[in-house]
Amino acid sequence: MTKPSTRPRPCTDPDCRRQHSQRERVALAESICEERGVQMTELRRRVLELLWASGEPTSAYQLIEAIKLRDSRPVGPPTVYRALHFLMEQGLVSRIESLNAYVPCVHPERDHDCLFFICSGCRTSVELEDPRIAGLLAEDAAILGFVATRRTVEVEGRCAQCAETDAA
Amino acid sequence: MTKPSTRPRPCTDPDCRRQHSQRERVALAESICEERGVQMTELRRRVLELLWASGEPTSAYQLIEAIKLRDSRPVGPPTVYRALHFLMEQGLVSRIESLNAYVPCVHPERDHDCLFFICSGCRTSVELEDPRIAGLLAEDAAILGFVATRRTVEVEGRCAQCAETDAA
DNA sequence: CAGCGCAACGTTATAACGTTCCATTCACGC
DNA sequence: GCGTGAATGGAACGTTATAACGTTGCGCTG
Repeated sequence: MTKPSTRPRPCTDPDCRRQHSQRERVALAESICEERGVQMTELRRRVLELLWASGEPTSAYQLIEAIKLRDSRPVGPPTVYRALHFLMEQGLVSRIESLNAYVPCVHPERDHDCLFFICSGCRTSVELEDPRIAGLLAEDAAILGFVATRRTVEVEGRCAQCAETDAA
Repeated sequence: MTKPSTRPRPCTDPDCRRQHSQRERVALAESICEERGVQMTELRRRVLELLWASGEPTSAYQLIEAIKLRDSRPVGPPTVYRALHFLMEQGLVSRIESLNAYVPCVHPERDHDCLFFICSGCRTSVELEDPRIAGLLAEDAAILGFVATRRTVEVEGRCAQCAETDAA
């Protein structure tokens, strides 16, 4: 049905964070927006690019600072927060509640519940999908008669590399 | 082994939030502190009492306000935050990351990973233990070589009662 | 092209949440 | 009493987020 497309295609590797360029990430996001009939504006793209470039959970105010420095144009908090809200609505960005910070989503094309492992050493975070956990949460919610709208699952600790460094 | 104790005993019912008075809750907390050789001071007890009295996740600044009103004594943010940190260390209180708010723990005597269901209608939160979820998180962490120190699992939505009201 | 509607963005102020730093008090063993 | 460490008090500050309101740009209609 769909014509052989030249636009970016989603990857299927569960641990593919390092396997795609930031350019590819942003291009995929743009094609998703186009498909949905929503606008990936200059500002929104800029914010998403900065999040991919950062490599770690980034606060709204760090983004404000980065835009001021790199684009020589000052933006206010509401401007950046609006862009973040849009990107979150579209599943392109997630908020890490325990850090008050934001990360780009690895698989925006999939409607997933993510799970974050956040390293207190190198400040990186790893996004994971585990449908079993989503299933158990749904089960527990059902027992309570609870209608879930949003799930937050975050694990803080030390990544393999930092844990090794600690031991040494 | 242990002598027949007169101090409060933990309850074993998983949904016992409404089955004990605030007084019993605080008395249990005190006995736990005594056992551990840490001090349940006046201020710390006051904060814990207020959290139990509130019935919903409560922000640090609401606690400051409540102490000012009810005890006619002004306390600064650092004072309340210190008490909250202490209570969290002792497992007597948990922080709800997605609300920047605090709740008293139902089963402080058990070293548990809790799971919160937070209703956006009546603002209440329900604490649950689900060892299966804790197990899966541990499993996923192990695969990543990740050493976990803290878990945050929060589900936002509508409780049974509010969902029913919505439907009507 | 004038006028309109609408989405996005800009600007200022302020609310809400949390910490640093330093001084003071209090409990407790000596 | 007296030193010592834990706990508290309080001012100032830092960080995160939103409210309120105005402006810009762009497509549509007449």
